[in-house]
Amino acid sequence: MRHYQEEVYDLVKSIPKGRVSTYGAISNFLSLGSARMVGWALNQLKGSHGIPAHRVVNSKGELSGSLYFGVDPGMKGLLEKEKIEIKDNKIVNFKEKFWDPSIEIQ
DNA sequence: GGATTGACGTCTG
DNA sequence: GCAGACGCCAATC
Repeated sequence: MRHYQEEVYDLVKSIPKGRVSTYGAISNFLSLGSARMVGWALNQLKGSHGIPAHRVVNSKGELSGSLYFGVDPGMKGLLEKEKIEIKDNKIVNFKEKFWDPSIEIQ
């Protein structure tokens, strides 16, 4: 433990503001082999590490781990702050907000 | 050291 | 399109 997390963190931090990514895209890009690894890495953040984990959602574009961000800012609130519209705990126009690391990385 | 769980994903029915 | 099952790797119980 110590390597794949770093890659995940760096990638998440590399997500542009106003954009979101998915566990599947990250796991695929990092060749982790399992989207759960991404979830694990983010779970170890425990809520504060400077990692905008709120920009990472599942393949359905829904805020799966919104409960882990704490009630103060709220994952939804953070995303709305990024000009990302949230509807029923899901990202509106998710397809447009989606940021693919393997394509738009640079 | 085996069994369970976990911010997920994909396939099949 | 929705529901259930399997897979996947790592950490925890």
